[in-house]
Amino acid sequence: MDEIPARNGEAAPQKGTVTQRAIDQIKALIGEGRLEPGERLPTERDLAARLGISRSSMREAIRALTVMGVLEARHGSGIYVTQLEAGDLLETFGVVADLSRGPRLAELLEVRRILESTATALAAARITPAQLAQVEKHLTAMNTTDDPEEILAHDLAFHREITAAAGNDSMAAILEGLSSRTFRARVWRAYQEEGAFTRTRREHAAIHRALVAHDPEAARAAAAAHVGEVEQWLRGQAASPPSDEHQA
Amino acid sequence: MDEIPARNGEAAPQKGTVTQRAIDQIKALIGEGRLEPGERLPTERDLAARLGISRSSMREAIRALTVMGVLEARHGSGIYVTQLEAGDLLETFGVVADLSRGPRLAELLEVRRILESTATALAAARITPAQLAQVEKHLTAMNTTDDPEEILAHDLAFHREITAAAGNDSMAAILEGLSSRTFRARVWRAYQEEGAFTRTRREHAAIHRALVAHDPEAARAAAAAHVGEVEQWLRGQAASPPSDEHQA
DNA sequence: GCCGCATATTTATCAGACCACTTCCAGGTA
DNA sequence: TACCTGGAAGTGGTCTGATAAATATGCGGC
Repeated sequence: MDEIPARNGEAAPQKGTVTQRAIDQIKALIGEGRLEPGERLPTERDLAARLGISRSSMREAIRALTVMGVLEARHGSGIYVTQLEAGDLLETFGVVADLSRGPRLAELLEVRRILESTATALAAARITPAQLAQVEKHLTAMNTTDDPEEILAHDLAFHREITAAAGNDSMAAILEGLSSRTFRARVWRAYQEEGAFTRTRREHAAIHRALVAHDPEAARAAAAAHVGEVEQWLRGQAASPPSDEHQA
Repeated sequence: MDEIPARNGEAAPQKGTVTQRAIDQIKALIGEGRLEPGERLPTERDLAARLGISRSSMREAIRALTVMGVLEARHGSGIYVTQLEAGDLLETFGVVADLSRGPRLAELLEVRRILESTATALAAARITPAQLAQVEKHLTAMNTTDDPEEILAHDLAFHREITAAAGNDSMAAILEGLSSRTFRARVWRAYQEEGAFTRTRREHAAIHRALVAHDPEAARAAAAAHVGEVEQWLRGQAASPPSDEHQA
């Protein structure tokens, strides 16, 4: 990394909080390519001194960029720029899903339906035998157990394998966030009580069949129908009053 | 908000950093509905005392949740839970787009193509005369000026109006984030490639025509082609070496 | 009833200290 | 020579206390 111009004295621009400015400056350094993925930053103390702010403020800036998945702090070692991979950066997407309620849940599910149907279609065209084997593994595992936790885990893995086969890591990361564990668990809990279990199994089978046949359009339709089922159910739930702490 | 159990003495769980724990706990409070949107939190000092950590650590946690769009700190007033609207929470999506390079940029553009084509199709079915008038306003404004900055602004607004008309705020927020960097790339393209302006104009006209006709499928095709143009150009750029600081 | 000002509250920032963990190298050992 | 071991230096993690800046509140005066 090049040297950061140490702001010796001179009139301060003074817009926004100093922490926000620090966040923007570090972000800019990465955006301009002056900080490469994996590269180590100067120490907190150095950075604070160079930007003319206290270490506390600099730490807040670093923490902010850390939760965004841009930086990674290793205790005793230093602060590093992450590989800036889709998974790191879009991790906060899961937080959004977790905190969303009511109508927004339905909106996010609609986004998921659109993306997942396309991803499944792409997967149908590109999936390799090895990947298909993985998909089948989770499919059978899902159908041979009664433990809800295990079913949920294999359900997630089933869709994850498929989206991974689509070849778009960013899309996979977004879908991962939209299918976060708590998100699904919330929806699932009540949903499967209505005997939708066998229907889900049938839908999964349809998706699998389309993948085996390498039929993108069939895959798209099957995936859209699968997510659409939950979506419609959720929209219906939103109208009726909630039963527990996770209201609609 | 209810009282937070003050952890008097007792063995500390001690997993992860105290700041991360604080972040999770506040997030959980909101997730469980014990903190409502718009509600004011206790003071930094109170929160720190209740969770048994220092004010510095608590401030880092608050800052992290602030940049995520979950909390909002007002100097001299207090800390409040945001309305948790899609725009607030998905703002970081723009950061992702800004920091993405090379192949990932193409991936994100593919996501945008999928979502925007669907959003435009939805808009074609639902758009109101008033909304359509707004779209037309930006369309004509875009075609009657030569200032690149102004063109860019109206171009953004053009698409924003359309995605808003689709009726899915979450999708609109995601597309908003996926657009900033993208549009800059297109401006760059306009600088280099001759005839890109007229082609863009023709594509916009096609989208507008589909909206007026309330023809979802035509709208979908036009939007997909529009974004696809940029997408293809970008994939081509990725192959050849970059020329300036905004490399592919 | 309404306005203006002093005061209290609260966030923003700074400074300095100590602890926990990692890294690295000098010195000893086999 | 090769290995390992121990400690010192470096660095992030946390805490404490203090000051500045912005906001909220309540009181007195009109």
